[in-house]
Amino acid sequence: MTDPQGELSLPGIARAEARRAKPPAEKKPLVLAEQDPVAQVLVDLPLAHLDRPFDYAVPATMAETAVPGARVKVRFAGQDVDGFLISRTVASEHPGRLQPLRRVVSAEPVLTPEVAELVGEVAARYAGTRSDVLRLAVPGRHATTEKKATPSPPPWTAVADPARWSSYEGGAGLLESLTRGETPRAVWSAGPGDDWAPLLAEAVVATASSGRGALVCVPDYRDVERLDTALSARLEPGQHVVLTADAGPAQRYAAFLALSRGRARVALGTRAAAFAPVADLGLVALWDDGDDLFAEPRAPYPHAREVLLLRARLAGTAVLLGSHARSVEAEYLLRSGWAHEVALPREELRRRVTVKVAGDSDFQVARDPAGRGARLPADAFEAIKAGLEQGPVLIQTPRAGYALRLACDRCRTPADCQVCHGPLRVVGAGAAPACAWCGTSAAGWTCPVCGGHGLRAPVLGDLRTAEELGRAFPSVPVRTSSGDRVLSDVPDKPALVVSTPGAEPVAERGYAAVLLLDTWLLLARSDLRAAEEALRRWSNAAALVAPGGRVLAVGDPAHPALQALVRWDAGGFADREITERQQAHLPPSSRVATLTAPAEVLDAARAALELPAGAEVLGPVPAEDEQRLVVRVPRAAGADLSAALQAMQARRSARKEPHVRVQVDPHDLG
DNA sequence: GTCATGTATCAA
DNA sequence: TGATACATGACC
Repeated sequence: MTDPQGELSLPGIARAEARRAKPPAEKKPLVLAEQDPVAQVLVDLPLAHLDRPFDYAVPATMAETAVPGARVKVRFAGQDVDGFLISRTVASEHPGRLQPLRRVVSAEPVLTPEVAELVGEVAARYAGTRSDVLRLAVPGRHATTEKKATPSPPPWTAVADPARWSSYEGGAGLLESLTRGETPRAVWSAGPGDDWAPLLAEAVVATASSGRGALVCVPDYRDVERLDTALSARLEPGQHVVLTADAGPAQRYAAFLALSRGRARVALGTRAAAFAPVADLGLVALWDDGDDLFAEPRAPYPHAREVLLLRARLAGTAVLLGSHARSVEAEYLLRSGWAHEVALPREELRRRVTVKVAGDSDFQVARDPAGRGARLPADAFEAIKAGLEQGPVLIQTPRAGYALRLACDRCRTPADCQVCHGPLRVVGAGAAPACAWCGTSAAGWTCPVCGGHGLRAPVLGDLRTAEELGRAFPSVPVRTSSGDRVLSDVPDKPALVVSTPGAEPVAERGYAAVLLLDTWLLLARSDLRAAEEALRRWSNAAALVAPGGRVLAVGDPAHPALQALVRWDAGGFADREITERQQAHLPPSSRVATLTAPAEVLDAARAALELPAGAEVLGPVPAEDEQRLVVRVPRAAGADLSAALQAMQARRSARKEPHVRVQVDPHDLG
C-alpha cells in the first residue's frame, strides 16, 4: 500500500513520526489562565480503570468560564470526549504535558461539589463508575432553557404547624426540631386513614422555614402529583420544583437549574431526584422506601434510599423515611438506634382500623341471581354489602388481566396440556381453554391427580373479578384500576373499586371497606422479599380506609404477614424478618453482591476477586442464559466487598476482559 | 473506548 | 526482511 502523499512507505516509527509531523508546526504558544491554570476533569468514559480525575491546562480564554461543575470537552487518547470540571488548581501532579481543555460547553456549574462527592460515594458503594452515576445524577443540557434566567420566587414566609403531627408520638417534636434547624432522623409509620402527602409537606415546610433546603423522593408520578399538590397548598410558586423524567428535557432541566441556581429551596421527584442539587440541604425524605421503583435499573443499580442516606451523612441532614409499612432496611435503622420511630399510639390505631382475615376454609361461593359464582367468602360478601351502604369499597386483587394458568377445579393442581405439558389458558374472552404452547384444546382434559374433568382459574385477575362482582352487585358501579389504566382517585360514592396492588385509587374520605383478595398469591412469589412486599402492598391498600372502616383479607389467618396486618405491626414483622435473614446471612445484616456473566468469564472474575475475610461465595447458578455468583459478607465488611469488586472491575477493564455485571445489594435477590 | 508500541509469526 | 496479527499499556 502506498502512502496517500505518494511517498515511499516508511516502516514503523519513521511512519508514525511522519504522521505526527503532518500538521505544520506553526501552532501559537498556548496562553494559560493566570489563576489556577490546571483543571481536574472527570472524563465520561465507560472504563472502570479510568474512573478518576485527569488534569488539563486551562487556556486564558477559558479562565472565567472553566468553573468547577461546568461541562467541558477534552481531548482524551486522541478523541474528543465530554467531562465535568471538578476543580481548578495551581499545579498538576501529572509528570507529562497537559492537554488544554478543548471547550467549555457551558459555564453553568451543574455538578455541585456536594453532588460530585455523593456521586463518588455512590459509585464506591455500588462498585460502579462515576461516569455511570453521573449520567443518573445530572440531566442532559438543554441550551435554550439554560440561557433563560430563573425567576426568583417570593421570599419565604411559610411556617410549619407542628400540631398537624400531634397525633403521632414524637411527631410534633420532630417538626419543632426541624424548625430549629436540627437534624433528627426518623422512621415514620404513617397511620391508616392518614393522607401522607400533607404531613410530609409539613415536615418540608418546617425544614425550609429554618433556611435550609429539603429533598423528597417518592415512588411514582401519582405520588409526585399528590405531594406536589400538598406542597403547592403551603408554598408560593417557584419555591419548590418537581423533578421527573416524563415532564420532558426542557422542564426537567429548568427545575434542575432552579435548584442549582439556588432559587427553589425544595425538590420533589422520583428516584433520580435523589441527586438533585438542593442548596443547604437540611432534610432528605422518602415515602414508602420499600417500593421497588426506588431501585435504579441502570448500572450501577443504586437504590434511592441508600443514595439519600449517603447524602444525609455527607451533608449532615435530617432524615425522614415514611411508609404505611416498614422495609427491613428502615427497621434496621431503628434497631441500630440510628433513627427513632414516629408512630401512632396503639389505642389510636385501634380506633382507626379493624383488620380481619377470612380463611379460605370459610369459603362460600356467593351467587348472583343467574347462579354464576363470585369467588368470595361469605364474610367478604357481607363486608362489601355493608360497605357499599356507606361509600366506595376497595377490592385489591393481584395480577392484571385474565387468569393465566388454569387448574383442576377439584384439587387445584395446575393444568398441563396432555400433548406437550404446556400451561392451559383461557386464550380470549369466551374462547375455550387451550394450551398456551401448542394450542391443543383442553376439551376432554382429565386431571392426572384426582381424575376430575373441570378447569378453573386459580388466579382471578382483576378484570374477571370486576365482572363477577358486577354480577353479584348489579346496582353498583364497578371501576377498575390496574396496569396502564390506573385511576388516581375515585368519587366519594358507593362503588366497587377493583384494583391490582399498587394501583389503588384514593377515595376522598376513605373507603368504607377494603378487601384484599387472593393474598396467598402475593405470598407465593419466590422472591426473598415476598412476605415483606406482600405486607407493604396490603398495608398501602388498607391505609386508604376511612376512619373506623373495615379491612378484610382473604387468606391463611396463621400466616405471619397476615397476622402482622391484623395487628398493624409492620415493624414487628420487619424485625422478625431481619432476625431470620441474619441467621441465613442475608441483608440487611449482611452485604450481598451478585456477579453475572457467561460461565468462563465468571470463573476468571471469581479467581481475580480479592475478597475480604469472612466472605462466602455461593453458586454459580444459571441466570437467564448466563451464570450468577452470589458473594456475601458481614455488614461491617460491606465497604471492603464493594472496594474489592470495584478493583476487580478496574483490572478487568484495563485488560479488556469481557464485561461482568456486578450488583451490590440487589433489591430482588433470589 | 482509541492510539501507539512491542512481540510473534509467516510468506517470499 | 517486511507485512501482518494480536497483546499490552497509556490515556492528563
